[in-house]
Amino acid sequence: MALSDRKQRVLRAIIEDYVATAQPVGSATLVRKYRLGVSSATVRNDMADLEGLGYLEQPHTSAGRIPSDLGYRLYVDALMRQSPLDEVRLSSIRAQFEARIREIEDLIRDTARILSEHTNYLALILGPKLARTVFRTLRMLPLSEHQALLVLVTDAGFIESAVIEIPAGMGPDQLSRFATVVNQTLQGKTLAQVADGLITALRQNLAEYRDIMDQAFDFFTQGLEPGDGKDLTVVGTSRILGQPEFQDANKVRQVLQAVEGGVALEALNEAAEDDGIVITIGRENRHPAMQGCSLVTATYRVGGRTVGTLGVLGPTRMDYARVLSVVHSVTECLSGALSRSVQFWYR
Amino acid sequence: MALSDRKQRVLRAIIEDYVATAQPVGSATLVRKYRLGVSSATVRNDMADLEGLGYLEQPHTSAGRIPSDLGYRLYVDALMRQSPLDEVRLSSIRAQFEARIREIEDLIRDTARILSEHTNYLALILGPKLARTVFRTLRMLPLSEHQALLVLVTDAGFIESAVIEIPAGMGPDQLSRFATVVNQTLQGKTLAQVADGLITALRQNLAEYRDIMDQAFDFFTQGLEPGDGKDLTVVGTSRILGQPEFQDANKVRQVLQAVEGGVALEALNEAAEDDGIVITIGRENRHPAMQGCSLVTATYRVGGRTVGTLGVLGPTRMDYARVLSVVHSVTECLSGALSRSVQFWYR
DNA sequence: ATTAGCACTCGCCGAGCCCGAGTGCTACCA
DNA sequence: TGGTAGCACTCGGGCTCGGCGAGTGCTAAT
Repeated sequence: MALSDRKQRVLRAIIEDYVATAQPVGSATLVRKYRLGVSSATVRNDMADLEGLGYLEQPHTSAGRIPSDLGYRLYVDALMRQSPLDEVRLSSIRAQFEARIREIEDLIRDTARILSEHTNYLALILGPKLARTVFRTLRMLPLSEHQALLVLVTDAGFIESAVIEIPAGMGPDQLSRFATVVNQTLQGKTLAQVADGLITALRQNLAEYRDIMDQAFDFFTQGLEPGDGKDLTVVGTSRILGQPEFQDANKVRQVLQAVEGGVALEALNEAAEDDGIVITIGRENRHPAMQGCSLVTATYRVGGRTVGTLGVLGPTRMDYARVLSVVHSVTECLSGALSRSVQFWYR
Repeated sequence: MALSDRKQRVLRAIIEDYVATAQPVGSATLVRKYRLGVSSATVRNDMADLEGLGYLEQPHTSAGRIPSDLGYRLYVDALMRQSPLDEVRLSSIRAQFEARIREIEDLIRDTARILSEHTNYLALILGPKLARTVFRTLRMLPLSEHQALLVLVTDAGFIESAVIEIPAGMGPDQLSRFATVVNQTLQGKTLAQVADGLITALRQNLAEYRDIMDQAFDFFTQGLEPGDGKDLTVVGTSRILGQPEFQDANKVRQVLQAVEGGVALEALNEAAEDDGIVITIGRENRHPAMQGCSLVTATYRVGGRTVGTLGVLGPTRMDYARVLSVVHSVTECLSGALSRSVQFWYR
């Protein structure tokens, strides 16, 4: 049976009040603050029903109610009024992305900062996944007799480079011939395919270039592996320390340890499977330390292709409406900024 | 007047006990634990004297004593027995640096992690300062008709790159001529000199290459400016949350905000002026939020030239002996690792 | 100069208490 | 039948108060 209209309003009011105050909310306060047009007794009955249905909880008998995870879930799925980010905030976000064209690393870091600033929670960003992009070209730039810079360019405009050692006795023309073969073979393949076997095949075919191939092999696989957390950017620790639920240093520590320990990485990767925004509420998180938290993740794109994931981690009592709009706007801006530099690239 | 031998021993014992337990230490505990060979009454007298001299404080009348900032200062300057890092720890640190040759970014991040792991405090690292290195060569790698990769190589083996736009009508030969002129002019100059005026001069001389010069100019100046905190790596937030003095979320927040706000950057830069290890204790820190903290900083080198700074931030009640040895070993290892890749480079 | 002894101080901790916000229930009303 | 008013009851938070004990400073003795 669907919830009566009034019960929905009551539930929504409770959640929004609790999100704002972090205090259990009682029937009297509710009618006073939210002009529900009925008496507190009526609301009390509704609250009792809602509790029976599992949408509310009582921390103890004589306190008000707080939303349960299920309550939040219903809220984000059905009750929430998407607050369309106020103009000031939106244009401030836009402005921050309109600055000069930056290195991707800087862009990621700035994005994290913006995300955290506008939500007051912890911002997480996973750098662009090279594996999802397509090999465009591999260049060699001789730096000295013994060394060269290997430059990998992908179709999303990402550039990775590494210094390699030129095997003794390998001349410049051999070097460029090597590059030509590699380029011809890998042209148009996704880097995932490259890592998946192509490179091994190539390695066998180019047995004569064994030494240099090994280095290129390392370079490719290294750039592609999920990354032991090193491309996860985390910003806003000091911000969540301001949240009432994180006044206890121990709780924060557990959460941060989990995040540093790769739990966040895992969660983001998982969320990356679906495009669009994914919300994970409280106990829905697998890791115990995160069960007092909610995570809102989204994927960002370059020219239509999903390449990375970002997220906001905060207490379960999270301002979902706000976070959703911020995450939405920020992913759009980031995707835009990245795509623009690619467009610039293809022009 | 110099402190009597016994008073020194008493002070040292108090500091070491307080560092270990975070509890005010009383006369009885002291004689019991540290076999001072005198009675508690004697120690009480000594403690009263030490308090009079400003080395100790009483949180309240009927509690034990705790060291004052001045006490810690005397301790690190004169009383401390440098504990020569136990073998296990030392070899564990060494081992962590012996892994594969890595990108500098990764190396920095790993170093921060190691530093924090072995001290249990917050680790701060400022990336290598390009300004302190010498221009070696600038290369151009055409990527498409309209774009090229600009690669700057310095004598410390650092490589920076950026994509630039090739002005319409500029052919490959013009491009390489441009590079040649730049190389000839900047050869052997420190990047600080380059930024200081050389580049402006060059810009005037190469008026014909105005468009591309502007981009190169941006590239140089951007890589050289102190960096708005973006090359400051901070690791170990969850670790300091375990320290008793940081159980109060608010205090931690203030400290972290200060760190994120650039205070740490400033402090590290300041410390970078002296080579070697610098210790700043409690109130000696300028920023109010940091006055409950101590900062141990050191500079690291590449082939004899100081290029960057790192530090450990913890509560004033810090295990100075341990931190000093760890910081010492880690800077040595980091300098070694960096220099090795340069040596590799020059070979 | 050192020590034993002793009176005194004062923060911590638990017990007991009150207050008030909030509930559930019952009786009543439209 | 759904909404309302009233009322007794619950229970956590915050208060005070007193005892405990670690630690001090002082004095007198060695």
